[in-house]
Amino acid sequence: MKPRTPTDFVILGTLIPGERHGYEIMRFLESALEGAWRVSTSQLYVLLKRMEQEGLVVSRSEAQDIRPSKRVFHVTPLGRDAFEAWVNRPVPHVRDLRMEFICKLFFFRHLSLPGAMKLVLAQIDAIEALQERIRKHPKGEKDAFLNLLYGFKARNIECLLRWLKEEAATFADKYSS
Amino acid sequence: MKPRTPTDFVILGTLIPGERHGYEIMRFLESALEGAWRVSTSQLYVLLKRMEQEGLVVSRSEAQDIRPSKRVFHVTPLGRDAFEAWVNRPVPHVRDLRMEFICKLFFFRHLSLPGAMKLVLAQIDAIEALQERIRKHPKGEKDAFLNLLYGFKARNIECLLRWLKEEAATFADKYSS
DNA sequence: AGAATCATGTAAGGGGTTACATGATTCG
DNA sequence: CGAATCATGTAACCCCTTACATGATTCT
Repeated sequence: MKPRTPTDFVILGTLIPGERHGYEIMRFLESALEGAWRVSTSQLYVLLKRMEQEGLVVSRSEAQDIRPSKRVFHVTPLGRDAFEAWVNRPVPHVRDLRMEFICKLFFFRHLSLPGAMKLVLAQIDAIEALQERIRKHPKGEKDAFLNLLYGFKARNIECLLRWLKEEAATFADKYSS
Repeated sequence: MKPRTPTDFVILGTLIPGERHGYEIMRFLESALEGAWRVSTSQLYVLLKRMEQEGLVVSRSEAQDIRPSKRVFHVTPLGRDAFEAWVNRPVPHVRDLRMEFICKLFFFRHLSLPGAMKLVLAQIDAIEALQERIRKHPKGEKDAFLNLLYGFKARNIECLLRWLKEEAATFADKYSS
């Protein structure tokens, strides 16, 4: 299984509750995720086609009298497994907290999935491991630029950890079955 | 003038002190920016070629007896102008602080450019404008996910502003002519 | 009358990646 | 003897974006 982009999983997630056609997926992402995850319409159809070739989704054509006919997609067991593996896996990089991790939390709530708290805790562990690696860098370095860079990283990681422990954990606790 | 990627400007910046060939640029970026900005070797040569077509740099071939011959690049006035405009312009998005903005500060120090403090202040203004837009979002919203999302953004921006005002400003103050 | 909605796509191009090719030299 | 350094590139592929095409319907 080759590595997939988060967009694939976001699309899979919107199909978990039941079948939908492309246009519906688009509108759902625009309204529910409001800027948390953007997919252009053209890219959406490209991805759906590729995901069907890879067996993550299947589609059937549905004729309509007035409107153009739709292609309705639903998730296969393979697709469902891929989504579940993704949604329970913490993101590896700090930069992915901003969007991808928050999207995962969205789906925990949207789909009433269990284990949101487990994910948050695993994510905290992952980020704390990164924090350790930054701490290893000597602080009283002669290179002022590197000090600035590591200062940024250290502060940022601290801030994100606080968010994870306070707001994300609260969210996971409240809004997940 | 079409919008360029930061990588273009980073390459231009390394050429400001004097001419260099591709391999030298590569090693400089690896050592001095240490992970703050990555360019793969293949991409570097592609970019240099395109930048020459666009008139930002010029190259001449330099034969060597033993080693393969080098192409030595230097910046044109056009390229210098483009770099200076870039380095003095605050980044428009929060996500660009992480790498691009820090790279700018690097060049202020590396090239002993004036105006680092001015950039930091302009950047603070730009980020504070974004902060205002986030503050406009109603807080006691019914949608728990949006609250989480905006909570994240608000906290993150706060943390970044603190870094800008404390560490980045100090750096700009100390290490710029 | 013009804009937005519904609905699905193709085409072109931009920016990036990894893998590969070449070929001598010097270091461990 | 094998690995790293020096030095420049090409090829294939990936993901994404914008622009464009179609064509009826409903809202303003």
